[in-house]
This record gives sequence, structure tokens and C-alpha cells, in this order.
Amino acid sequence: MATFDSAARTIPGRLRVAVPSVAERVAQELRRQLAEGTLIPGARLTESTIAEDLGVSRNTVREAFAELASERLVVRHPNRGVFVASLGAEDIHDLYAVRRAIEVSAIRGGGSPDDVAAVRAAVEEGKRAAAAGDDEAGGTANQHFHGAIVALAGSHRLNTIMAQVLAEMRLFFHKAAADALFYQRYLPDNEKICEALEAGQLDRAGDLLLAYLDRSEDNLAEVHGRD
Amino acid sequence: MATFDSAARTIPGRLRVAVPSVAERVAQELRRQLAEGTLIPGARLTESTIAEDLGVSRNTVREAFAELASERLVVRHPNRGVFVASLGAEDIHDLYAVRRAIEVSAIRGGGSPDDVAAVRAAVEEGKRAAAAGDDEAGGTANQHFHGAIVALAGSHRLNTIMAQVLAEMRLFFHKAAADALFYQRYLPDNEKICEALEAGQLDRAGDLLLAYLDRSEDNLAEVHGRD
DNA sequence: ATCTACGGATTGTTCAACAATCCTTCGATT
DNA sequence: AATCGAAGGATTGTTGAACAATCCGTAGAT
Repeated sequence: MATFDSAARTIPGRLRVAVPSVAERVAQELRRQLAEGTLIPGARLTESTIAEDLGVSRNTVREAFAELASERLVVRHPNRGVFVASLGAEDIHDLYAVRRAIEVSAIRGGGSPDDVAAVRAAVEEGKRAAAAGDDEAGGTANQHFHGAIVALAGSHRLNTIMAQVLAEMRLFFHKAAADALFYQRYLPDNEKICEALEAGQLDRAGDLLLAYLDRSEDNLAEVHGRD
Repeated sequence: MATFDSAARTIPGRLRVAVPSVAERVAQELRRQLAEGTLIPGARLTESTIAEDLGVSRNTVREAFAELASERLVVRHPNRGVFVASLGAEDIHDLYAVRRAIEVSAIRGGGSPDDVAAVRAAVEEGKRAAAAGDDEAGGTANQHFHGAIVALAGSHRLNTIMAQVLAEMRLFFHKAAADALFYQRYLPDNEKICEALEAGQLDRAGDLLLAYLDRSEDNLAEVHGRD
């Protein structure tokens, strides 16, 4: 149903815009559905079904699966199929181990004024979302905040890793983060961390962030334990 | 005779050993050639050639390429082909940013006695290699050392990330690390870091490791600058 | 010398087929 | 009745061939 036809042809002398390959677009579409919650963890993804739905070949779906599997968004069970990744308690701990490493390291290294400003912007974005009572926006603002922190390090690879970690966590949130105050509770922390960062108190910012992450992990583990 | 086959395959209660898929084996083989240096950075990998050489289908090669590309060992140029990744100065800095984040975080968290013992074992392995004058073994011992440090965190994901980082760096070393004393130079550092770790002086171990990585990066950047 | 058109080669994608494997169902045996 | 094993169907894994789209080098034209 979400078939994409290409009206964007490249005329010889025309500007060549890098159009993603079909496999990449399939991966994008699946990623969207995963983040949106249309595909719930544990669900099975049948090659032929998706191929038909998206109007592409099975082989192309296969390539998309390979990409998503490398991002841990789906799991391949050999000869059985691919399933939407479902996270357990160990995964939560694991993901937070990665976040602790990356985020704390990034904030301890500081960053350019522009990068710091981006962190500040994310904090304000979160405040606005809270004021408007928009949980969805609050969640994305929170992710922007932590993404901006990692961006302080100015490392392409770290940004990629963080993006994948956040994508994985998003996969999990759909069941957990129904409660409204989930993000709002952390707003004061974000503010303090940002202030320390702006003041150049990097070690302090790192400590605050570390405490934040520990608390966040506990909170999430708790929520997860009660299903 | 079909009965011979069917009798061999149906052994009830037998443990099914997971045999890697063909695509995975192709990826493994390419990874091996990349680490070994048979495939040098910048080299082009033609689908049909590799398919013939390995006796597999072009589609299968394609899946292997997707996997290697997700590990950054090769890069895809749309409609042009895949090439062995060639690292530049920015990549060195980037890779060390990841290593700083992961390794320092891991060592600061300490680890179980077994994990610490693994670090010690890697140090001794390096000493033996140095005593034997085996540079190749010295290099792998060094990678074991840093791998063991990351393993302290006990995070599957961090281990995977580190393994990929090391694989990327291996790609680069083939041109750079021809000099014999490249690893030996760092042996005393490894020893000190390990001692601090064993003594439970985690912050100190982290600082030492950080200094080590900075120096290692400078060293590598220097070597890279002169080609 | 620059530009353009053409041709060969390679990639991107599809399709169809087949083997291998899994899951389920259905009998058959104890 | 419960267990075991043997078909049957469905899905994945892999292949091979085909075709369109794109890139690159080269030859001709201006």
C-alpha cells in the first residue's frame, strides 16, 4: 500500500539528487513502522508479505532485513524468519552501558559553542513540550537532548552508534512509556546538566549525567519488571 | 540413494550445530582477506568476480556486502560498486573517539576478578610476543588487551562495537605498522594500566588509559601523515 | 580543446525456480 | 492416553537469468 513510485527522474543535465535505493527505502519504511509501533516486538516479518505490501522483490526485502538486523532492530532466526527485536532486562542494562560510555565521555570532552547551544535548544524544546503537555514531543525532545550531548564529541561514528541505540530504545518504549510524567520527571536534570555544561564544569556535568542515566535505567528496569 | 541421506540427517535429540549461511561465510572470507591484507584499501570489489571466485551467486555476494558495509569495512558507491574502506585522518580521530569513550568507561567501571585476569593474561601475552620478537603476535596481543578492557563492562553491545572498531583499525594497520617497535613501545603502559586495575585504582587506570590512547592516536596520525 | 553521443561494463532490481528447513497435523505404536 | 515418527505445507536460503539504470571511457563533431 505504501508503494513508492519514482516521479523523480534524472534528466541528463539535471541536478543529480542522491535517491536512496529501493532496499534503503524499504528499510526506512520498516524503521518508521518500528518506531511508530505498527510493528510490535516479537512480531514476525514474512518476506513475501512485505514484498507484496511494498511492491518490491523478495530479494530487496532481504537486503533491507540485513540492514535492520545489523542495527539490531530485528533478529534473524535462521530458516525461521526475522522478528521484531524484543528487549529483555539484559538488553536494558546493555543499552545503558553503551549510553553511559558514550554520553559521559562526550560531555566530559566539552564541545564548541554551537554544539553546546544545540544541547540548550533541546532542553528548551523539552520544556515547551512539557508546558504543552505533549508527551510524544517530550520524548523526542529528550532524545534530541541526548543526541546533542553525543554530538559534542564531533564523532561521526559515535553519532551513528547513539542513533542506533536510541532507535533500539524507541522500540522498547512503546509498551513502557505510557505514563505521562516519564519524561517530565527528568526535565530538571536536563536543565542542571546543561547549566553545568554551559558553565564549563565538565566533570560535574559528567557526574550528573551519569547519575541521571543510572536512575533512568533503574526506572526503566522497574517498569519492565511489571509486565 | 536417498535413504542414505535421510538416515544421516534425522538423528533425533542430536544437537543442531548452527552452520553459518552462505552469505555469512562469504562475509567471513572477505573479512579474512581484509584483515590479512589481500584486499587493500581503495580496491574495488566486483560482484561477479567475487561470486565466481567463491562459487556463489551474485545475490549472495550482495548480502555479504551489505553486512560488511554495515561494519564500515567496505563502502558502497551507488551504481559504482563497493570498495575496501580507506581511512583518512578524520577516521583515525573518529575511531579513537570511540575507543576513548568505550575503553575508559569500561575500565572505570572495574570488573569481575575473572575479567581482570583476562586483562592480565593479555598483558603477559604481549610480553611473550615481545620476547619472541613476534610483531604479528604482539599486535594481536595488544588487541586482546584492549578487547579485555572493554569486556570488563560485561556489555554484549560494547564488545561488538569494540570488535568492529578493531577490525576497522586492522584495515589501516597494514600500511602503517611495519615498524617493529610499534607495539613494544606500549608494553610498559599496558603493564601500568593493568596494575592500577588490579589494585582497584580505577580512576588512575582510566587516566593512564586515556593518556595511552591520546598518544597512540598522535602516533598513528603521524605515521599516516607521511605517506 | 571541449563537448556530445555512443557502447561496454557493472550495478540495482525483479522474477522464477528449487533445495533445505521448520512447524503442524495426523496416524501408528507402545 | 501419551509419545513418537512420518507426510504435508509453508517459509526461508540460494541460485540463475534477465532487464533497466547508471557510470565510464572513447571516438567524433564542433
